[in-house]
Amino acid sequence: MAGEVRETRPLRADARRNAEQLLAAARDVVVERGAGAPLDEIARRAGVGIATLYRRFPDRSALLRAVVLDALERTARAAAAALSEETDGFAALVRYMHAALDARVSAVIPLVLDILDPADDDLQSAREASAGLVQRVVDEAHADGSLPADVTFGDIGTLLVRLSRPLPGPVPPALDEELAHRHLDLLVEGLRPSPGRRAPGGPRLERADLRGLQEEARP
Amino acid sequence: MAGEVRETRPLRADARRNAEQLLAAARDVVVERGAGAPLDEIARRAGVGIATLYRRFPDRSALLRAVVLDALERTARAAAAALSEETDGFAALVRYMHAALDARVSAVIPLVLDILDPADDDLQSAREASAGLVQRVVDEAHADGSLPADVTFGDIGTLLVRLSRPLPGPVPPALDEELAHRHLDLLVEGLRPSPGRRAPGGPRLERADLRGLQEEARP
DNA sequence: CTCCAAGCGGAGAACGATCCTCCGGTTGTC
DNA sequence: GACAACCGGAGGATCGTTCTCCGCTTGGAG
Repeated sequence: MAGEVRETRPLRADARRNAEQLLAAARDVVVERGAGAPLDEIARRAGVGIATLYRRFPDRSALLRAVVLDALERTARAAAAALSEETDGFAALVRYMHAALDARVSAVIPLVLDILDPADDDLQSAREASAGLVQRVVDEAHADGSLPADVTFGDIGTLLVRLSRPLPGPVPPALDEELAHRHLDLLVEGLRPSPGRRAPGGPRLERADLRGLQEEARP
Repeated sequence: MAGEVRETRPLRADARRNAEQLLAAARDVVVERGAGAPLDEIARRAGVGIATLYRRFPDRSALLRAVVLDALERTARAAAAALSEETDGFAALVRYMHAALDARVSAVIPLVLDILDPADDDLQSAREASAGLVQRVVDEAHADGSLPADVTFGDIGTLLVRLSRPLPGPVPPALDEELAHRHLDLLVEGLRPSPGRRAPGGPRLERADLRGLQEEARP
């Protein structure tokens, strides 16, 4: 599991289980309520006392850091699997996108990333590794001709954010998840090259542009 | 302007201007931070003292009610314009969707609707009028054959919610808006009927299903 | 131009939510 | 079976939000 606080003697079995549940609960609650979500609620959702949360993660940013590391690791794994197990570039992209959706990964990262220390080496390298693999998925689909050149890395990333965030309002989680995949299905048909396809307007953001936005936002 | 608090003597010019700015600010802030957003921030964003907000809207729900009425009115107008000024059903749908995006309308409604009094007649009829017009836009595109039958009213509505919400993280508002329209362009290509098109999986939600969700959520 | 009712802004007390520690009790592991 | 590791939850400290009160400003009628 990513983002362990210390690498001392292994945790007792129950403690390790609790830490995992905390991480999962933190991911869900942050996705639903933002980076400032009450820690009490995370603990409750994990089925654990608030003290256990503080024992494992000394403060909010330690917890969020662990959540992000875990998320980045999951995206990276999904991208690597898509690259190695699919032959068609477009199929790999679609597979990656569905997997990213399942991991609720794209929703949590932008919510949390600007709270964390940008100089943190572990974070930077996890980010680099993950983004690099996704870039390769996109590049191979471009090379293939199976993804139009006017659909960029930035589009894939930001579209995943839109699809990953839960819908506001009274939508039960199970339905929400089904709908997200359905909407991805619909969208994917629009990404496919086809004879009468109209090019999208607006900015074609590349990976560097996204990075640039983030650096700009830090004074 | 929709949702006026009272219909007494007309407000002084500056007061009216302030009320409009408050409504716009409330819409934006609620979209960004949810229905519980601090009222101070709304006042600040409107360039107005907090007392002015309370003077015009006695409490949070009065303000939110006005925001929702305004939003519903805008969607209705957009749908009516699309119906009357476009001949092709698909073109009308696309036009409606872009207009709805501009009005940030779909984002605000689900965030706020479950806080308001479901027995409020003005709300109910505005809701009915607005949803009815959008339903007609969808129906005509279906009748046309220009929108596949497996794309439902619920899809259009929930997709608009996804596209309308601002992206989390350091995305400047202007860029965010451009991106939303770009993503709608991409999506729309997937909604268009085409020879090799794959049908989407998942639940086909109709208008009644959405209504049903909301009623379920009220105990 | 004058005047005043209508409107305004912002300070700050009251309130509620969240944080985070402390300690008596429970449980995994050797 | 014993003990170290771990747990839960109560509650004081802290922080953010709400909403009122009052002295100042301003639009617009005459």
